[in-house]
Amino acid sequence: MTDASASAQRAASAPLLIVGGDRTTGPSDGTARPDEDLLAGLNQPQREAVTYRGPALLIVAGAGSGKTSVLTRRVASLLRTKEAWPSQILAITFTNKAAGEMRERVGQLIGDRAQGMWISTFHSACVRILRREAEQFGFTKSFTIYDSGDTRALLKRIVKEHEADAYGLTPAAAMGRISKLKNELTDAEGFARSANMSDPAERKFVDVFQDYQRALQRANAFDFDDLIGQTVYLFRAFPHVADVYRRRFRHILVDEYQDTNHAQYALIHELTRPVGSDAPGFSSGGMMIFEADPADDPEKAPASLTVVGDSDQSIYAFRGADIRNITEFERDYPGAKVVLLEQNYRSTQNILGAANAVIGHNFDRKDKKLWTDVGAGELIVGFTGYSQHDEAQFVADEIETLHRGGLDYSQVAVFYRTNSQSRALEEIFIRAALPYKIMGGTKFYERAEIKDALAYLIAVSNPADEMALRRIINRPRRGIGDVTIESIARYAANEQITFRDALANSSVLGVGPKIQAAIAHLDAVLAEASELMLPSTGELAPPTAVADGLQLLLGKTGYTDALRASRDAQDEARVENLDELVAVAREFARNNPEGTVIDFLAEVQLVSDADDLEDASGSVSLMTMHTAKGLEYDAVFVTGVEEDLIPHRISAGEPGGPQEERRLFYVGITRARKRLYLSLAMTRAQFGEISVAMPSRFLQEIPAELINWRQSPGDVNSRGGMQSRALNARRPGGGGGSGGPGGGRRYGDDLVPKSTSIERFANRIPAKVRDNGDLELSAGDRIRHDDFGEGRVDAVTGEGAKRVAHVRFEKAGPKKLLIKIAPIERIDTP
DNA sequence: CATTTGCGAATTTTT
DNA sequence: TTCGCAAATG
Repeated sequence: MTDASASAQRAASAPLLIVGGDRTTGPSDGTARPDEDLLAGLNQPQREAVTYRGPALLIVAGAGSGKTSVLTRRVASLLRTKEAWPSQILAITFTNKAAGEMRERVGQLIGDRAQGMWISTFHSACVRILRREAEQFGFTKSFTIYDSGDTRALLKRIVKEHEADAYGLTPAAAMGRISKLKNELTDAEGFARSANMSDPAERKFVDVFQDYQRALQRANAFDFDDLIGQTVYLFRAFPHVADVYRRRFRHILVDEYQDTNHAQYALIHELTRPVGSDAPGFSSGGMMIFEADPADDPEKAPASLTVVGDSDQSIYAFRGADIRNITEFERDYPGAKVVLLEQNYRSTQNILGAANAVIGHNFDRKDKKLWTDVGAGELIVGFTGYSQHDEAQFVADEIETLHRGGLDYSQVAVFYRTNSQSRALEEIFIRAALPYKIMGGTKFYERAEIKDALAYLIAVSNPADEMALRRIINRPRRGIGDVTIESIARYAANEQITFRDALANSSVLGVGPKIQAAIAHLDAVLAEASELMLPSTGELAPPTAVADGLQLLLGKTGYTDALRASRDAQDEARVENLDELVAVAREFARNNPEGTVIDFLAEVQLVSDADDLEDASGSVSLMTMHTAKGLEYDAVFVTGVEEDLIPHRISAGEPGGPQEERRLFYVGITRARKRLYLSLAMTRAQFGEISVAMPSRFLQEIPAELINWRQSPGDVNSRGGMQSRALNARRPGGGGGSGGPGGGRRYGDDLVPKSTSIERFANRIPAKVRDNGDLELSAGDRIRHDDFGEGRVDAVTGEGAKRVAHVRFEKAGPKKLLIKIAPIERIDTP
């Protein structure tokens, strides 16, 4: 094996492919490459992306261009040819799901040898590194990770202490600014130096930032951003530590490179320096010092770097992703090879045509056109609902039709811009008995009871973490309120001991006997759990320790009992969730016999979504367009294609906002393999208010001939145009479209040629909206609605343009209608 | 200290 | 509509 090892070392820096013998597959007649089978079915650029060897490679991978396949085969090829050991490979993905998928696919290609690679997210990789090196800079191995909820809670307290609210500094605002700064690798001290200290608000912010950072340090905790930022700091401050990893990782691959922020970029940059090089800014001279000639010494050559990305799919600028990381890759890595993957293997030409047209409206982008050879396929279907429920009904009906046509529910997805839009869809789906699953909604690990349970585990594993203790000290209710908590905190501060140790000395706090007993009991349970999970005797905790300890904590503290005793229906579900968590812990023990509480917590805190693990088999998937990235479905519904939603209203103010929204829409439509539906509603209820919605500008950017409007915005807006789907499901259109070419004509059946409906809407947003502004309705009036038939007005609420009639229809039941634009007329008044 | 009530505010995307 | 917070009450 030593010769193979040497060959791997050599190959890592060699520009040419070294063809080695392979005992497992293929003939060894000297002509066949050992990785030939890995290239099967790949096009030329894809092959190049798999086989190119050199210091830096950028794969520009358009949507659906087989990116994952190329990436996994590249890794497999490195291993198969023995150019690298698994342990020399670091592959970074954006999500845990992507990491798992990649691991599995590499495993399929080359089998067990895939073990030992680091395939993980930025965050998990950094946790692994930090865990090993924590002692280098004032943390311990048992540090905990603060997610955004924890961060918010901590900042809330600090902001309050500083009364920074008075300066307009809310916890949310502080959180956003701190995160941004950390993503730019600016720490509290660095910011303080450059801040304008004559501004009192700025001074407050500096105080909050510094306090926050001190609190993290005291709690032996890292927030999400610190995981990356502190690793970079570690590498820069301790070059010998960095060298360990530079030596180890000879091949670094980064997926979704367009979504990396500056800190992540810097991390990769640190890892791809030549071994033994000092970091600029930390070496005394401040100069970059390279080895005389790294090529002389392959051991010290920088790792080879492969990044994959598509700037058109950059949708995370709002949280610091810097698109320049990919656009300027060639400048950052001179001599980098660039491979373009433009052939799309996913969608039909019609879908791609729409996608290309939309994204083409973004200026300052490298022109790139996806193409396919699978043919035009079906037209995109457009639909405009009268309300969001109407829209949802259309989606449900259409999914049923697809399903009857033989399409599995799991091959259908419904996308929306904001999570709140899922509600209307859910309501209709439940009524239609459509199996569905919401992806990435309220996350399992963000539920209160789960966070409580984890806080108990943290209280045991990281006694320095005061936040966790504060969280659980009165859950379940023990009669320990703010007053008591603060007196414990004060005592701990005075005595220079931790909050946890203060609990053990509750007798000196001078609180009532009942409360003191409660504190003592909690302390005892924590100590017992601690002994179980982290034995002080030095022997190893049994694999079942985590699950057992969790059960012990939840049982003996009375947590579960309190939930059971509650008559709140939700609390039953909470108990089930906790059982689920215990099951997760048992599963963890099976997979990691040596795993400790700390390992368990790290795993759990970095998995954002329990849904990641389950597949949505047999169900329609509902998710935001952000969540949709990287997925694909035979049929895709993009809903709520309205101004102020996509592009979202808030984006209008942000620089580059509208363009990012366009990319988001692009991501949404490029998920579709065969059928794409774009739908919108004319009215949308938001927090109890009904408002008028306008079609999104993005609709106009799609060539009209690509869309078959079942019901265009014109149909709904024009008087008498809105035909009921319930009465005539297949009618392609009704009345005239706002004076357009087809205006005024009526068609009664399916014989309407497609061109007519295009002509009628022609992707022009109708200038005129139906207006019943002058229609006065009062309780008792009888009205007729184009869709719902006849009914009686129960009440009228609201004012002006937002007057709403509450109508009880004979057939359709009670409805709320926006009088100004509803297709209604009065037929009788009492 | 806990619970209830009422009020006001705020609603994007997430590793 | 729903959530969080403050004040009032038990």
